Amino acid sequence: MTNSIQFSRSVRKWMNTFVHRSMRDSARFVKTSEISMPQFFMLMHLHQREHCGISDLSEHMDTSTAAVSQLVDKLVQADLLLRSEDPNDRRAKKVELSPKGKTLIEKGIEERYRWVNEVSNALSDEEAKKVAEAFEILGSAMKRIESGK
Amino acid sequence: MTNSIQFSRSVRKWMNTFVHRSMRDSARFVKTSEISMPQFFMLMHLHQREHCGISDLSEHMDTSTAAVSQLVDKLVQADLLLRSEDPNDRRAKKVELSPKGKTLIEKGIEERYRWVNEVSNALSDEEAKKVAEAFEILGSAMKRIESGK
DNA sequence: GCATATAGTTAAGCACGCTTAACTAAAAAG
DNA sequence: CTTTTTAGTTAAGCGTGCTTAACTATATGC
Repeated sequence: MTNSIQFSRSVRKWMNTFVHRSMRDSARFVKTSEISMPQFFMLMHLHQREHCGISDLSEHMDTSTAAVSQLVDKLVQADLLLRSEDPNDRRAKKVELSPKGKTLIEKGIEERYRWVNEVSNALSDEEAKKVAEAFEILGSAMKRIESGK
Repeated sequence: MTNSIQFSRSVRKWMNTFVHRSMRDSARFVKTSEISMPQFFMLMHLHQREHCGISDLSEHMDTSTAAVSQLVDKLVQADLLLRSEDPNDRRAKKVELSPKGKTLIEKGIEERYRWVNEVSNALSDEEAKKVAEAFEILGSAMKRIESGK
């Protein structure tokens, strides 16, 4: 609590540039691939969530279910998504990445991390260890928050 | 070098969720503001760069100068950008954030960090210190790379 | 079992950003 | 001084995603 100001300063500055870079890299990736920004956004979400219903996606993307339905349609036609019926509720659909979609999105992530690797290579062994530890801490803190909700 | 695998694992996992979240938060912010995603992208860039020419923006955004010119036009009309003549080269324009644009974008950044603050609050003092140190390390590594180019 | 709610689809219409192409104006090159 | 290059603007046309509204089909409540 008391050290949160000092904490913020160093964390924020780094994150600003990180987000800035990753936004730019994402935009570049989207342009070289045959997908649009909203499509990329959807694929990214499904890469994290494994599978989703249309309404879940609609909520996450903050658009109507109609819009999502149409977008999913295109991505299914492009063989980047799979859309199947939910056996428990036949109204609902289960949307997930196709193998092709998965490799595409992982390639995108890989590209985004080229820069992270550069930074990583600029670290001494000792520094890298400290950084790795910090991210472990952040990871478990994140879990605590999520489970606490 | 040898620890780069272990390094990657912890760093990447956290960054995936971080990027994922910041993408979602950015999208939300864009929707509540009266701007579009490309406009946000442009404003964000100018928040980092202070000022730019049209061609600079074109290169960064990977679009034609015509597109940039049109986009800038809208943002100037919305009073989010200022466009003035470069005194050294009267063909060129100097584009920068207006006060209104600056406060808007800073509000957006602030919102994105609400989650970071949550995580930060979930850390013990000792943990926070380690994390802050790690980001200092990353920050200086980043500088080394940039200056080395 | 009938009414209502929920999940998703389809179609029409609109706004937006992007591209190409033609253009103006200033700087650089010869 | 003339030619060419560079910086940016403008306009037409296109594709895309989004919204609203009407619709189908399954599930739930009384």
